[in-house]
Amino acid sequence: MKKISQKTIERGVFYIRTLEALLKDGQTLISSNQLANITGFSDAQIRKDISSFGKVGRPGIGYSTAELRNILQDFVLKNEVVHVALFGVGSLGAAILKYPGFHKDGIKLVAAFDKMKNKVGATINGVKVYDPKRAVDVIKKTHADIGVIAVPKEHSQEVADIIVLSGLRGIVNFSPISIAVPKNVMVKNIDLRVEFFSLFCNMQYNCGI
Amino acid sequence: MKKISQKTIERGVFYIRTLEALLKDGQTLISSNQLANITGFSDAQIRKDISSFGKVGRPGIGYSTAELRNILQDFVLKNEVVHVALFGVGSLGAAILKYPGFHKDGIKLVAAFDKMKNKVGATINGVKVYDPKRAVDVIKKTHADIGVIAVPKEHSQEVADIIVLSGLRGIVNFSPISIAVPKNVMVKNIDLRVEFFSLFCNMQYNCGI
DNA sequence: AAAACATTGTTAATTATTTCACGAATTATG
DNA sequence: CATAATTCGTGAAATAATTAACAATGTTTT
Ligand SMILES: NC(=O)c1ccc[n+]([C@@H]2O[C@H](COP(=O)([O-])OP(=O)(O)OC[C@H]3O[C@@H](n4cnc5c(N)ncnc54)[C@H](O)[C@@H]3O)[C@@H](O)[C@H]2O)c1
Ligand SMILES: NC(=O)c1ccc[n+]([C@@H]2O[C@H](COP(=O)([O-])OP(=O)(O)OC[C@H]3O[C@@H](n4cnc5c(N)ncnc54)[C@H](O)[C@@H]3O)[C@@H](O)[C@H]2O)c1
Repeated sequence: MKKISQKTIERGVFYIRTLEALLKDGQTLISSNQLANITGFSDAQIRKDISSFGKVGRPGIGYSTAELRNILQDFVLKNEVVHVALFGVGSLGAAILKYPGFHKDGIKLVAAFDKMKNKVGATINGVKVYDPKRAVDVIKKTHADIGVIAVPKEHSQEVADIIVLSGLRGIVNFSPISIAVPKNVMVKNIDLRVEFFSLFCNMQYNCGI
Repeated sequence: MKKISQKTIERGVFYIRTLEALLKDGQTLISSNQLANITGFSDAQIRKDISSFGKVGRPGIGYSTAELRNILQDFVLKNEVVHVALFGVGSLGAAILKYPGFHKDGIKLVAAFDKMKNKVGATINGVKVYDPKRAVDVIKKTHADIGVIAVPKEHSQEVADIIVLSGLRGIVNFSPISIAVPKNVMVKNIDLRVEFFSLFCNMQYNCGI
């Protein structure tokens, strides 16, 4: 079987959310061209991406919205649910905990950790907040897959170390600092400052000159 | 002058934050190799990126941390501050408003908007919350550069339309739905579900098989 | 001051990604 | 039924991005 690139996978997940919106509207068929108009990717790109998952569409017709969604979802999730452990129940962490959108589809927050004594023991939206000292244990017991870092940057590396020690192989890092991890651990950095700056710069640079 | 790619710009912003951390630690020199170890990009990549901004380093020595930071920062920001207007003061929006990290460096939240009457009129962290009906006016008056969408997805398109109408050319969209905008408007989508799923999938797929 | 070492900037080679273009499949229409 | 109109899947062509390699330059050591 062909190797499926990281980029194809990322776009694939993006297609899933679009297909779900279409399904909700009752649209049973979708062409690569329509999907292109909605998502902003090119139709050729979309066809090529989809083709790496098999022959899903019908020439002259398009793709069955539901079938395509299922095939992509199956590949990405294999009928599983992604279990997430959150570090740092501050304003960002609390927003993530409170967000009801995850629960519906494939993402389950299984545990939260915070250093502050007055936060430990609380249950937010069904998720218990633990002392980070118990993290290794709790993460193993709750079968977490991914760790989220939402602590102040001074503590990010220490949290990253705990996450790695617990055996997790994926981290989403919201703190504005690079963390060092073994190279079999994947890290996704989400840094709003980086997003704002690079967007601003690209706006000026690409449109202006 | 050479065209600088979007990717180079994105990495450039990433380098800036690393250089700032190094400066704080009193490190006055940095080599592409060290920067590579910290950021995870290759040293060749880093040298190539930096070279598009001019001859900054000294062979045999490395880069002056401060000088490199300044050159990158100048290019990205041109001594300006990015002015941001936020739509939706819910849990995510409030986290962004309360975050003190932006104010320090180059990002200024200039206005917030929320539909709920009881939120309008409040001032959070020095930023006033307005009725979205006044958005076009307020955005012009406050010289916003970028709009942030942090409203429920059902309202995202209507907010996007307001942002475009106000003359902004950059949008950061946190809602899990694609928005339609004229093609001279740049959109950055930040969708946590996409991040979690694609990370999960890449973890399994790249390490497993 | 020569030899050994470190590190940049840059060109060339390599690899990855996107776009193009068209045959094949399918439906609709006159 | 033949012709027009869609639309997929895909190999080939074109672009873009990354990595490798190394000459040039500067430092340190002996
Ligand atoms: N809020 C935002 O909009 C925003 C934007 C960009 C980046 N960030 C980054 O996200 C991170 C969190 O931001 P925030 O605004 O939620 O901060 P916050 O200060 O509101 O919350 C941080 C929480 O982490 C907890 N914590 C500290 N050390 C810990 C440890 N070792 N283990 C577990 N918990 C620990 C603290 O007790 C606190 O509750 C920061 O790194 C920040 O720079 C936030
Ligand atoms: N909280 C999270 O962790 C998280 C994670 C992923 C995605 N998101 C997305 O981010 C967005 C915001 O999430 P949230 O958790 O803050 O939601 P929220 O419900 O807490 O807040 C949404 C806010 O938007 C306001 N609003 C609604 N329509 C508006 C309009 N037309 N103009 C201005 N304001 C309007 C509401 O009054 C409310 O205050 C949603 O689209 C959500 O799907 C949130």
